[in-house]
Amino acid sequence: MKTIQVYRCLCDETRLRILNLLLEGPLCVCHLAAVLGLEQPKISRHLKALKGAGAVETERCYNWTIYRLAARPNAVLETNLKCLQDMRGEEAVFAHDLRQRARMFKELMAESCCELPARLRELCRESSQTV
Amino acid sequence: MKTIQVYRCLCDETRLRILNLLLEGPLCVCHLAAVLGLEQPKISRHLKALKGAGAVETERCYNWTIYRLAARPNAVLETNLKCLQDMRGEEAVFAHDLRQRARMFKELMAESCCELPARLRELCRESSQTV
DNA sequence: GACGAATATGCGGTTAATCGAATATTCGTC
DNA sequence: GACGAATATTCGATTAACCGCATATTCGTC
Repeated sequence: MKTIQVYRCLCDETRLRILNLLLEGPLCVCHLAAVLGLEQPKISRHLKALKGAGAVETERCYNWTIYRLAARPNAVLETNLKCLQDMRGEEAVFAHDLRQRARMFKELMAESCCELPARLRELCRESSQTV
Repeated sequence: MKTIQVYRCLCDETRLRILNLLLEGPLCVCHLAAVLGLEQPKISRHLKALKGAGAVETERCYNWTIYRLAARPNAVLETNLKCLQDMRGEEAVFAHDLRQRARMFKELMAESCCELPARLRELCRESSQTV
């Protein structure tokens, strides 16, 4: 049952925190790890689980892998992403992560050393239309 | 995080099947077990998990324990119960269980040997108003 | 093709979930 | 208070999830 796989994804705090961040826009692994304050291998493994359940999609950008929410999530997933968005206020972790993200994103955008910021900016523009 | 506990509940097929049945109305343990074709201790254990997550409530009726959906489920749970209802058509198990339930319920109602049928009928009438 | 940054995977250990089978509890009846 | 029906719990075993740590892979640069 595909649905169960989705629920299995959602019953881990780290994965919920990742989804919470991706609701704001795409991010690559290293920035997810930095924002969440967790080890990179841990993030990678959770991202793999999320991808396996069809929750996220990836795109290579040089040696970064950019993760974003799936463009066509199944019904259950879509519903729960909306739930997550509504729930942000009630959970301090989510709010905290979003603040961290905002700060880190600002820094990243200020750097013009590589092409990642440009691509992320593009993706953000796209996703803010669909979400 | 309370939400995670809810998701943990939802990522087991047996529990989803139980919730699917309870969406139609309250049932006691032995009938749940019979309809699902599973052992009674297994059902009891899953019901305990559901109760722990605030998904179901109980009521004693002689030596039966009647289980029903929680009157005030939290937001995430409520949303996913609606999802479950929408999803019934797509999952053969759910449809099959509902047919089994209908048949068994009809038989049970025909019996006038005990007070269980009467109470169940009452509860069904109530719940069909709220749901 | 060697190097470094970013990402992914393998491995061993620990904890949590689930199960079947047996047993305990609860409650009404006699 | 003994009995039986319905339900709940305990036990040991198996499986799955998660983690930290180390290592492998990928890809662009020099």
